[in-house]
Amino acid sequence: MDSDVATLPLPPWPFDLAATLESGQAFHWTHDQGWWRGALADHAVAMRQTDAALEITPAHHAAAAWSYLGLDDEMSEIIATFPPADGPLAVAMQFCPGLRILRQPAWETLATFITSALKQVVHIRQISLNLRQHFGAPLANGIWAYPSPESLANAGESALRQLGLGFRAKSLHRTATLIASGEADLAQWQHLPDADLAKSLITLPGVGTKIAHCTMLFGFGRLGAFPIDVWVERILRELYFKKKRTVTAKRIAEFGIHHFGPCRGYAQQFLFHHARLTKLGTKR
DNA sequence: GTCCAGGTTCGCA
DNA sequence: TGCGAACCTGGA
Repeated sequence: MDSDVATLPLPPWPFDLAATLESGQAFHWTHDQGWWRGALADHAVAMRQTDAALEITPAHHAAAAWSYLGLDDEMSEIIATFPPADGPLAVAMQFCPGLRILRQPAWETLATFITSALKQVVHIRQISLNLRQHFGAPLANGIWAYPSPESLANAGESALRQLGLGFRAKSLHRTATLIASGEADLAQWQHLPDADLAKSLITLPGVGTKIAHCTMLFGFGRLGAFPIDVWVERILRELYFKKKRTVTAKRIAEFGIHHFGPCRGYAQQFLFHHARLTKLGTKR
């Protein structure tokens, strides 16, 4: 059935499809018989990586997949903006140099991260798949689109709670309603500079600094966004403030933003991924 | 049974 | 401004 396959040669910079899809940016991809299956917006696709190429089916979604996977990011230029002689960051990059920042649909990213508050990755994934299957449009091959704001607004808060969203149901429903009504307009917000985009996102229920920055980074392509969650705060504290126990979270946030430069979102992702997979910072 | 997880929000000093 | 507590739920 996978005869309609596009084969695209990969750029020279390392790329790791599996790590990129599993690095806590998106939560709906499933690995099945060598292929990663899921949805690019409203299209079911399957992708796999061979030695030097990326294979995508159906073939006519190849360009969309390329962009989704951040494969047009000039990694050498991005790395060049990082602070020189930063040991911890170099270690994190070496751990998984093939990571990319995904370019996902804004609404899907926003909604997914609203449901992520105080959840483990496995739960976020469960909720994402549940929402798709109950309120999203069925695509091909058992893949479902992420539900539209209208669909979640119509579903109602209690229906969302029944899917295990807990207190996040209220936030997700209220935000979906604001967007469905046009009161909040993500398409319009695309044009805002980073600072204003962050302010706008934070006005939405269930969206604070962290989720706003995740949405900007993974859903609006803003590489200057710098989400600080418990993992990133822990490792920044441990790696860059080892001698001072009493540094405040605010001070750490300011450090991160000033230290890592204009592509700090990528730095964050390297550090986060490394810390999570090596359990760095979890033991005291 | 207890504890905690990619946070946000509200109330009170 | 700054800090603490509450908030749902499922898995370890």
